[in-house]
Amino acid sequence: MSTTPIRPSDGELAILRVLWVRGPATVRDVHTELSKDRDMGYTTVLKLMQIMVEKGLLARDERARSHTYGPLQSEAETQRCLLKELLHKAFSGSRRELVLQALEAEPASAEELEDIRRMLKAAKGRVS
Amino acid sequence: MSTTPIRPSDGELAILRVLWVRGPATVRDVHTELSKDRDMGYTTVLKLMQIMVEKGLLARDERARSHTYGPLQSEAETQRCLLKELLHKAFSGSRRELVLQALEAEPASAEELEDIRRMLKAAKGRVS
DNA sequence: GACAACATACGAACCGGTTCGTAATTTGTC
DNA sequence: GACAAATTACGAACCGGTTCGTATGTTGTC
Repeated sequence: MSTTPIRPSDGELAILRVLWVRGPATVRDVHTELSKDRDMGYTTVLKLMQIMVEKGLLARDERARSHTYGPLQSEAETQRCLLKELLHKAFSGSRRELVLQALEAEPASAEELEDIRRMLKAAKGRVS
Repeated sequence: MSTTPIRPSDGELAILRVLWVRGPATVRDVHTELSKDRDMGYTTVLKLMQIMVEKGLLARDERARSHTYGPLQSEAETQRCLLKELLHKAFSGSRRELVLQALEAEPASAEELEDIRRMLKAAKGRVS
């Protein structure tokens, strides 16, 4: 991707999460999905998604009567963007501290730690 | 700590970071420190710190004419709080994914990975 | 074509966070 | 005591994000 990723707000992130799973979807689809958790009006979701198009977070296909919207940023890309922000705002850029606190935020199971360890090993092989 | 940690806003976090390093300090101290980066008025910092007292983020010592303020939450505690929030909002609770993207957000050096690996090993010994 | 159902568009209100101006108060100095 | 400097207190404006009501347009059915 050529442009730097856009940091979505909380509401926007909730919508993106639906679209990352479902792929392009209509406002109704997204609203139905989000209604399972929160309790929000249909036009609220609509408005939010319209704004997201303006911001360049979503692409809109207007060919059908019910427009379909698709994400313009990948999940991983967005996650890295948010993580990077938190890394600098709250951890003075220390990834070590961030990972440490991530593990201690909630008690980690042995499997989880093993899983992460394996992943770390793989990352090591990839170092420049 | 008995109460659940309070999630600070961005501005509040900037102030907390100063206090975590310096320990209890006056508004002037904090303002001077923050002015190195951002450009903000003295009363802006004052107001923010007053609100933080109301919220329970800071304790105020009014004995001296210049009140001194101290943090009521530890840095680690606050970091975990923010991390936990991001973990659920953007990673569906998967710490594995979070750590993975943390490593890929910016290229990691071999030392950094080794450092984290060591830390992970220590965490493993601590598992319940 | 009339009607119901559903879609988009958009303005308005609201909210938490941020910023700052100004007033009131205290302190130190001459 | 009078003045200048520093401090606290506080209201007001503003901003991005969120929520929703309402208007308007489209579609399908009888």
